[in-house]
Amino acid sequence: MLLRQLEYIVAVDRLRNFTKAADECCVTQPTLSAQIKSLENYLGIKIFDRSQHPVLPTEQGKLILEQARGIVSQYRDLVVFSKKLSQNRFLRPQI
Amino acid sequence: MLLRQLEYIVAVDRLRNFTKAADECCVTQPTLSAQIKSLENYLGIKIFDRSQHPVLPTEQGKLILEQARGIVSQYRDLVVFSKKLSQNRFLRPQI
DNA sequence: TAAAAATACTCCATAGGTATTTTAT
DNA sequence: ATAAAATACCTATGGAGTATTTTTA
Repeated sequence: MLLRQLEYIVAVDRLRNFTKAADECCVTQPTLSAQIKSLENYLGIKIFDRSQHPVLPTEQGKLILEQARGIVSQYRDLVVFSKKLSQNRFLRPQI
Repeated sequence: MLLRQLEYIVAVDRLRNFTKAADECCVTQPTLSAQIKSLENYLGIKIFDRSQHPVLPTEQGKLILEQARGIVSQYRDLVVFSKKLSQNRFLRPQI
């Protein structure tokens, strides 16, 4: 499982549209579709119902999405935090 | 950045040894070394001080590790949760 | 001098892309 | 008729491996 896949489902959940979510994530629609399918297979859970537009999360998908949002959010915090950290000369490693 | 890389640094932090951490993560030592190096480059932060054995996290590394443990823990929860979910027939998608 | 990490490659699995078809509105 | 998702196929990046060479204790 990849962090990117979690970002993809979080984006689709917010935008209710694979194509727009793909744009926002800077990948193509087939790539995002394939990755979400791969994640669904890995977890053994259908996250989105594509049988109507706009796409909607399944009941199981909603539960997965809650946790995915938490992980994605913590991951983004870590990236932002490390950027600040790497620019803070007072915490630079003492060589 | 990959979830696996976060698992690698969490394992090294606990075992204080790249080789043992690699074993625990079911990869070779060079693979684990390369991935941790790749993560350090991506974040712009030296996470471990290898200049003495056992290896120790740097001050910056300690801060990264706190957050990494949180993400890895949430990720594992998600995997366990989804396994249960996919076996619970009462929450199976209604087709 | 023995254990541990780094380096130098090689390989291949898969994330991602393009083109196209199928499915919903 | 049109927007949106799926499918088929291809490419290439980088995760992982083996062999070997530095390092550190």
